[in-house]
Amino acid sequence: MKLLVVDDDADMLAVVSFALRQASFPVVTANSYGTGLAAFHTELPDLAILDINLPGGSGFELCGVIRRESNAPIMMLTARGEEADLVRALELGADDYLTKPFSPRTLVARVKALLRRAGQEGASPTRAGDLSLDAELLLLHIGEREIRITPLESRLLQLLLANAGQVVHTDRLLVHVWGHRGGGDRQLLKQLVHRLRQKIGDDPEQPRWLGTIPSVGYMLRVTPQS
Amino acid sequence: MKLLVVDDDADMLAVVSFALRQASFPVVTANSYGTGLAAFHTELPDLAILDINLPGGSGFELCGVIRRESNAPIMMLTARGEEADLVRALELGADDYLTKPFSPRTLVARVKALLRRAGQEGASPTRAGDLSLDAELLLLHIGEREIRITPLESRLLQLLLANAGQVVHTDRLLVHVWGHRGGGDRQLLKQLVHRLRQKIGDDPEQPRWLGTIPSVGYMLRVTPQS
DNA sequence: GGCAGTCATAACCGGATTGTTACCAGCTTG
DNA sequence: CAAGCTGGTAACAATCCGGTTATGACTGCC
Repeated sequence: MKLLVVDDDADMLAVVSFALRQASFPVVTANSYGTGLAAFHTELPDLAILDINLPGGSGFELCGVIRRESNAPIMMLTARGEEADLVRALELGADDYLTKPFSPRTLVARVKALLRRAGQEGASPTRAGDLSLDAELLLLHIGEREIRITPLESRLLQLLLANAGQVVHTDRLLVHVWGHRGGGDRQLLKQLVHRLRQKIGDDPEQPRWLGTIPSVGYMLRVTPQS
Repeated sequence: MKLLVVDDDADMLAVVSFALRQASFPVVTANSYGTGLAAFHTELPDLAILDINLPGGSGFELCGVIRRESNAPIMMLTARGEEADLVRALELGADDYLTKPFSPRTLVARVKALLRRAGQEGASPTRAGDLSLDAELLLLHIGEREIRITPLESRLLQLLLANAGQVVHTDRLLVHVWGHRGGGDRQLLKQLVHRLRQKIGDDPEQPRWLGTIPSVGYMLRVTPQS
C-alpha cells in the first residue's frame, strides 16, 4: 500500500503528505510531470494524487499516461471554478477530484473510499514487465501464455508485482501471504516459490522472473535477464 | 444497466433522472427510505444515487444497508456545508458525492466514472449471448429452447447475467440469492448450480455457459466456447 | 391422503491445494 | 574440516473444494 502525490507547490505537497502519513499511508512525492511519471514507474503506488498544473506537462497528460499503464485510482487536485476541466479529467480516466482548499479529513476519507473500491474489485490486473496478474480470476499472463494460479500464489505475486524490481524481504512475504508473523514458516515460502517457478517454467539458477536474494528474500525481475 | 435515484424532493428527482436519461441510462426512482430500499431489492440497479434527507430514515442508513448487500457504487447528494456528514457517508461505504447545486454534466460524468470503475458498463441485466432471462415468468431462453426455472435459479441467473463475462464471487452470489452474509452455506450454492446445469444441459468439465473458477466463484460465459 | 415441485442437509468421491517432513548441495564461519 | 546456515527438491499427508447422489421437509395442488 503506497500513495504517490505530485504537486509543484511545496506547501501543498507538505500538507497533503502530512495528512496522509497521519492516516498511516506510506507516501511518495514528486514535484513535476517528469519526476511524477518516473516515481510512478519505480514506486508502483496504489493510488496517485495529481495536481493539474505541473511543470513539464499538465496533470491531465500525466493522468492519461498513468491510466493507460495502470488501473490505480487517480485523484486530481484543482483550483475552484474549472468544472469543464474536471469533466475532461474524469473522461481521461481520473476517478475523483478535490477542489482547493479542502480539509485534510476530507482528503483522507476520499482516498480511503477510492482504495476500498479499487481493492474490492481486484478486477484490475496489476502488471510489471511481461507479467500481468488478475488476482480475482487467479490468472497470470506471461506474454502470450495464460496460466492458472492458486490463491496463495496470487497473494505472493501480488506483493512481488507491487514491488517489482525491488527485493521483498522474506518476513514481509510471509506476513502478506499467510498473515502470521515470525519465522519458522520459511519452508512454506520455499514450497510456494518452488511450485510457482515450476508452473511458469523458471529456472532458479538463471531466473527469468523470480530471483532469489540469499538470506534476504525474493525479487521479481522486470528487465529481461541479460 | 440501470440506475436508482432516491430523493424526496420531486424537482430534484426530475432534474437528475432527466439528465441521466438524456445520457441514455435507464432510471428507477423512489422518494423515501422504504421505497428506496425496496426498489433496490427488486430492481437490482448497477448504481444508486441517494439524497441524505429522506422520509423514513436517513440516506446514511440506506447507504449502509445497501453497501452491506451489494457492491454497486453509491453516490450521495447533499446540500452545502455538511462536510462532516460526507466523511461519515464515505466511511459507510459511499463511493462519491455531489453538493447541490451541481451541473447535470458533472453528474453524468461522475456517474460514468463510477460505473467504469465498477467495470459494469455495457452489461445488460437480462440477456447475454444466447441466454435471455424472464425473471417474472421464471423462463430462461437459450436460443430456441425455453426452460422453466425456479425462483432461486432465477435470482442466481440474474446476478450472473448482470455480470456476464465476469467472475462473480461466491459470497456475492450467496448474499444475492439467499441474503445471508458470510460463508458456511456454499453447499446451497453447489446444489443450485448443479440443478441449473442439469436443467440447461451444461457439462461442468467443458461448460458452455456456467463456468467454475475454483476458489473464487462462477462466471457466465458469453463467447461460445471454442 | 397422494403427488409433484422446490429446497435444505448430509454424505461421498476425486482432484486440487496446501502443510509437513526429509534430504541434498552450497556457502559461511569458527 | 565440522557445524550451522541457506535454498532447492522431492515425497507424502492433511485439508479444501467442487461435483454428485441421496434423503427428508415443506409447499401447493389434485
